[in-house]
Amino acid sequence: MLLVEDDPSLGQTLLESLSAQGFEPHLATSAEAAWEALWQEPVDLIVLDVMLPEGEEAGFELARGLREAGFRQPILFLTARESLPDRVRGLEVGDDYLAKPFALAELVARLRALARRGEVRPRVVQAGPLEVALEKREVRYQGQMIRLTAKEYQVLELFVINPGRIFTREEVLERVWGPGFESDSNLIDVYVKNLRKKLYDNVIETVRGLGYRFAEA
Amino acid sequence: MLLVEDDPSLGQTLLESLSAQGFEPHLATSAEAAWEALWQEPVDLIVLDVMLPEGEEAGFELARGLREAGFRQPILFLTARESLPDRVRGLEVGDDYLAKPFALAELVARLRALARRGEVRPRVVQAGPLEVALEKREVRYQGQMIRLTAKEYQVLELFVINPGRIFTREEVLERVWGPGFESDSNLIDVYVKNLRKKLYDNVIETVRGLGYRFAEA
DNA sequence: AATTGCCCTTAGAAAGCGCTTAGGCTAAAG
DNA sequence: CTTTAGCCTAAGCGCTTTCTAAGGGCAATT
Repeated sequence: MLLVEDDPSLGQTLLESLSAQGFEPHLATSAEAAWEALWQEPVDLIVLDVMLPEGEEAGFELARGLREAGFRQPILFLTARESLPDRVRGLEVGDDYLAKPFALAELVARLRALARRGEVRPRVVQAGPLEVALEKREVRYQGQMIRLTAKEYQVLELFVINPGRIFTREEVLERVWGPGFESDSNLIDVYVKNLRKKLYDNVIETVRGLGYRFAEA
Repeated sequence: MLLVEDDPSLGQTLLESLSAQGFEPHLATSAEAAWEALWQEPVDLIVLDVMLPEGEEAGFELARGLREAGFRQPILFLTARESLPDRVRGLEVGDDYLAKPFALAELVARLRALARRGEVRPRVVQAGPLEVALEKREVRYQGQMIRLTAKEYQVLELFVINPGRIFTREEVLERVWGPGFESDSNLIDVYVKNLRKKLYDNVIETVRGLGYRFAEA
């Protein structure tokens, strides 16, 4: 999710609140910054302040530009202006409209409604010849499907979602098997071994004395 | 478009105005009438008054019932109540919310936004030799009609409408049998088995440890 | 070079999970 | 009233997954 808001304090508040609600917001403080952010990575949903440093109605213009460029994901406008023509305009260019001041609960509810409706782009992580489709729980190696067991997949997913991060065996146990699971066997070693075998590759790197990590691209 | 509104004068006004704006509204004056109208012919969009002859919140209940029955098209609520909890609730069950009194221009703008976004659900889903006609509740395999029982059809429809998505047994129970249905038997397994037998094909894929899903094209 | 710890590998027991079949119960149809 | 069809439960089987344990190998340290 991309949040475009030039008021720093409001931006920061929203950033935190939306994170707490399970969104993954990125903050841009101008129309220009928003364009850049959109090049960086895919965005499924935009929350857009109408008034931006670029001008009184820069938000509307940004949205129009995005639509022309082929952007199809939902856009919700935030604005202080509540006149009818403004509201109609917001709904024509974007998908929803919310006037300041607003209750956080309503913003969240509207965003959920949009996200539910809008096709959420399936997340796929790629690392060399390895592709992991998170929603489908599918793993491919050079395009070919790899069959993993439930636990194998969970372990791989943990590493793939956190590339470069080192996990101790205890951490893996806790996050995949859940807290309260006790084992003094070499369970994780065995799973890593099986994954390496199935994935033809040492995508999972050993950090001697510490644990394992997923090698970055 | 289906318009559910019990106030005759408002209903008539809206009927005319919306027709003039290019919609094709049908009017139902109660929740019951709405159910009937939905059986008559496909509906792409519903405008729903919250307060109906059936009760203070009959609109919310109708919407929930529709969603449970698999209705996926956008729903916009109309209501006199404007408290925050009501608004949030409206957005959770439906897709948009408008408080009376409202300007016609805003209603039209919101409806346009919904209609633009609302992918019209396909009336017929095809997957290989299998065809499912959602309105008629008919299933064909290589053009030949397959007789399914009511529950069998509901289970199949759930999968077919959400291709690729994995459903746990609990989710299937909740969405087909309704919440509050308890069973620790292997009911879903049995239904999947019967469907597979009738459809000569493993259109329903097992995801071991999780549930089932409809194989994508 | 020997030692010590850490990691890898393998094999097998135990449990879990899904598939299948059979049968009882209820409601509708004849 | 009898028969049929649909819905649900339960139990057995076979395969897969999961986990443990033991031994061998490799790397760092002494």
